[in-house]
Amino acid sequence: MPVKKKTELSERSTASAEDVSRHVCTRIHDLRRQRGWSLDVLSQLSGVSRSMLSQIERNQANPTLAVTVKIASALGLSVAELVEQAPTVHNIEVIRAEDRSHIFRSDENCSIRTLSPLHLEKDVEFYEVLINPGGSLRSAAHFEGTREFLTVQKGKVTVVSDTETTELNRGDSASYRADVTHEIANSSRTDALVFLVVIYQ
Amino acid sequence: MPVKKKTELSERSTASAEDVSRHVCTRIHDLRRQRGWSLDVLSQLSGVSRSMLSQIERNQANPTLAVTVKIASALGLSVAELVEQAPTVHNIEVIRAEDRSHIFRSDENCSIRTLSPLHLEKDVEFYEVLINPGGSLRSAAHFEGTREFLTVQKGKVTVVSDTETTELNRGDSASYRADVTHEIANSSRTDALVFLVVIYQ
DNA sequence: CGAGGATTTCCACTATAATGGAATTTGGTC
DNA sequence: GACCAAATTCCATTATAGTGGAAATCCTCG
Repeated sequence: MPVKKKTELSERSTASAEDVSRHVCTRIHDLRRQRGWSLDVLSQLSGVSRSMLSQIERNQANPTLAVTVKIASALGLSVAELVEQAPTVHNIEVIRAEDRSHIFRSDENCSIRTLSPLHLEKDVEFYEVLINPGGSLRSAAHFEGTREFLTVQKGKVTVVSDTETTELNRGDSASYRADVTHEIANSSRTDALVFLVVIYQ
Repeated sequence: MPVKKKTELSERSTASAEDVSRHVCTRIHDLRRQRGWSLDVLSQLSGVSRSMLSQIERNQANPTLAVTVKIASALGLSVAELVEQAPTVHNIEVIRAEDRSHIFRSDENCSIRTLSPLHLEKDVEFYEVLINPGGSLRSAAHFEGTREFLTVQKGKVTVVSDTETTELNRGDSASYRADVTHEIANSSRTDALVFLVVIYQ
């Protein structure tokens, strides 16, 4: 097997490898912030120290594979999903149906995926919400002036905003104040699939 | 956000994280051996030292993410593909069409994928071979007694075994001695797709 | 079986990942 | 602006990832 000169190769691949590594570490920061977690929360969920996480996120340290696995796991992702690069900015940004790295929150009866690029400090977010039969998504009041828009793609849901309630069937849409306690409940026997837009301010 | 007790969590996720990490490292060993590379070759291709590679493959060290990227890159894989676990043994083992982690060898005119589980020390291997127009797969003599069986799924190929030559069209199959120099050449204008079984001894 | 080359492992050393706790910064409230 | 609590960063220390070269092991061939 012909092998190229060591210096060339190691220099080239070193630079590239570090770029990938750096990108992953920055991504950890974004994913943590997106979930609204402090370093301390991620530390406790992952078993990696606050300080190490801080250094990793600022690209002052290069996590071992084991630590990378711990962090990915705490974020609810496989390493593959964490490392899969959504790299340079494109005209068109695609999120594949099977891409789980955009899962925002997930529990036994409700799973939320961001469909808008997850750059923070934006005043609008687009989500896909999947709710099991009987499940619901309860939210405390968001910032003053926040509104939510939703459309029901599958199943039947009950929306509550403060003291008002309405029933939505497949194809129905609604918008409501989200700066009060509000809830989206699946009132059907099947899974409910809802697309949700949140607008802040 | 409710957070479980630190000790429980870190213990559980530590064990699991190390399992994943260990599995990846063992996999590096398998993939290297499968390509017939020595530690030195992989070292030069990746820019990671022989010693480190040796330790990693024997699970005596835990590579950093940057080093993992270097190794994956040298093996022609993305980190995602390297880490994607083909874990515990199942009754049915599946290799998806798009799974590039089973690529055995690839150059500008020929790409070889293993279709049999890549446990070494077996006496039979199953490959998918894709040859560009005008390309060919030349092989030196294998072990005494080795034979190859192939079937042409697409295109037209010329098979040479030592001094004999034959022309195969789509749907044709052939078997021939592989313990002499032999060659599979694409003699058509389109890509040729060949399935190949190699039997040692 | 012994010699010689290739491959792998061992060893001493250096660089840095990882930790815990203290110091600093940040953000919100009076 | 001063104060407080939460979050993040800094710092000293320990554990270990990573390196180069020497020793050991493995093959192959006469």
